[in-house]
Amino acid sequence: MTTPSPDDIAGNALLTRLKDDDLKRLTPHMVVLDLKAGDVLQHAGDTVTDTWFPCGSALAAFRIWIEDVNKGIEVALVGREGAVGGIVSNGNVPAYATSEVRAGGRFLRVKISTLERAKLESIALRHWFSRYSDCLIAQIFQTAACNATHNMVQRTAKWLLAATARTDGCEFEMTQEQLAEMLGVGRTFVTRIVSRLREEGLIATRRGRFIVKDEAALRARSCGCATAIRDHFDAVLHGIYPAE
Amino acid sequence: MTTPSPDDIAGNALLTRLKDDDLKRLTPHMVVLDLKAGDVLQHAGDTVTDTWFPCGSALAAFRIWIEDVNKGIEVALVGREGAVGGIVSNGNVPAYATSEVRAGGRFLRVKISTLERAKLESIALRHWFSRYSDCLIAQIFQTAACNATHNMVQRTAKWLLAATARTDGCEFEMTQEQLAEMLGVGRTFVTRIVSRLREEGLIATRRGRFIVKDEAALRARSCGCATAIRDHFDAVLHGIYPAE
DNA sequence: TGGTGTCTGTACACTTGTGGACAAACCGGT
DNA sequence: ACCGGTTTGTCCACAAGTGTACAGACACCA
Repeated sequence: MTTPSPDDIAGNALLTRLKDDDLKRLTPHMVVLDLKAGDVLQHAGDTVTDTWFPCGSALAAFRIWIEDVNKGIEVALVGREGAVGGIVSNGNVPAYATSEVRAGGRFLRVKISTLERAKLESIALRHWFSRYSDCLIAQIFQTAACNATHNMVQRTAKWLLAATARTDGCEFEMTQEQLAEMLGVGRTFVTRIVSRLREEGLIATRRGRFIVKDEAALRARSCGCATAIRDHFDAVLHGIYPAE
Repeated sequence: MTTPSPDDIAGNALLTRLKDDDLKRLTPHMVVLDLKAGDVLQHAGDTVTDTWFPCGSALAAFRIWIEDVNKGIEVALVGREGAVGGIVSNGNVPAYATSEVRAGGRFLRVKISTLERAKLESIALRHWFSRYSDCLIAQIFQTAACNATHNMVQRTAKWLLAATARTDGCEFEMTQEQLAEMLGVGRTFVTRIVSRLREEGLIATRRGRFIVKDEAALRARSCGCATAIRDHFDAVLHGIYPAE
């Protein structure tokens, strides 16, 4: 039940946006958690009661479970630019998506009731959170359209870009099997795509690990979706989207 | 600049949720519009200043423009169960999606500033709108995952179900060309799928028109996504989703 | 009634993605 | 250095979706 340090707060760009007096409405009620990849923040169907802020290179993901194929498709990534939990609904409803940790690290957790009280008291706080929720919905909009149009090479490249943008460095843990499930395609097909990207020198791989070697070329190989999302973040929350 | 009649209000299920005193905060500022299919409510990039409530069998859609293929993919349908414009963001940001009229009919328009003032004054109003925005995001979540996993027969069936659910009767205007663009696939492929559904007796078609003949069978042919979305509406906004 | 433009149907050659089977490579533990 | 489980690579037959070209059908208008 430790209170977050100034460094923890600085690790999340949305919190960093807040003025000190708004921050003081939240930080005394925050819990610091160190979570690892695969930990579940909230299960679909559970009532939403908390909000989590990923710090540093911690990374969360929303997944939608598709019954008939027994796969959980990843629909959005949330890193240090944002937060997870009740962002749109303000809580007290069943979570539609499962949110889980994709890259382990530090998370700050606060009760939605605390956040809601703070939003009622502060226009600025309300302002930033509603702007962030607009960016979150933009990301999901774009993903929905992207999934309907772009091929797997483009979408794989896009996923790698989105993931590296939100972590420090250009390397992260992930098996091809996991990546395939995120994207909703067969593992062998992902292997074929990854081999191709590696042959082209855009990425390198180790067992259970990806390394982005040439981010510009990877962006050229991907669809414009990652860039479109980043541009909306810039328009609405100038400078919040992590550099790549 | 006519004020909406009680019948107009009754035509939208979200407004019908509101108590009289909450409704009175909005109706005096509402504009009644009769729009036709293809009319644009807001262009992507324009600042969001208004909210529209579809009435009766009027139907709006969010579309995301994908540059590299020159197609506008449809990401969500909004009928009399909801509203379009600043639902999530509370306005004053550039719209990420274009919203346009898919089935002509009556719309009620109100300034976001009016809606925001009313939300500050009334807990109940805030409650219903944040619950509705949760349902809207659920719909987009599901669409994103659906587009990544389900085949075109299933998605076409799902689209037909979602459209008929929100209109009176089981018939609506739409060319196969338009449907193909909504879904982001080639026209000839849609024709093949439509022919199949027709041979199976699930639908009938006329030039520029679809008629659902056997809704239960169409649901069986579609993926579970339409049903999953409806269930979330029921859980969060009990009874708001239109009957089929 | 015939003409016109839009909408729909069909054929075809091609690319993308699927799913199972199995071999090879990796890496941590002892 | 070897073992064993996980991860990755490759092959293959098949299904799904693409895009062009062109023919036919429909609705409307004159």
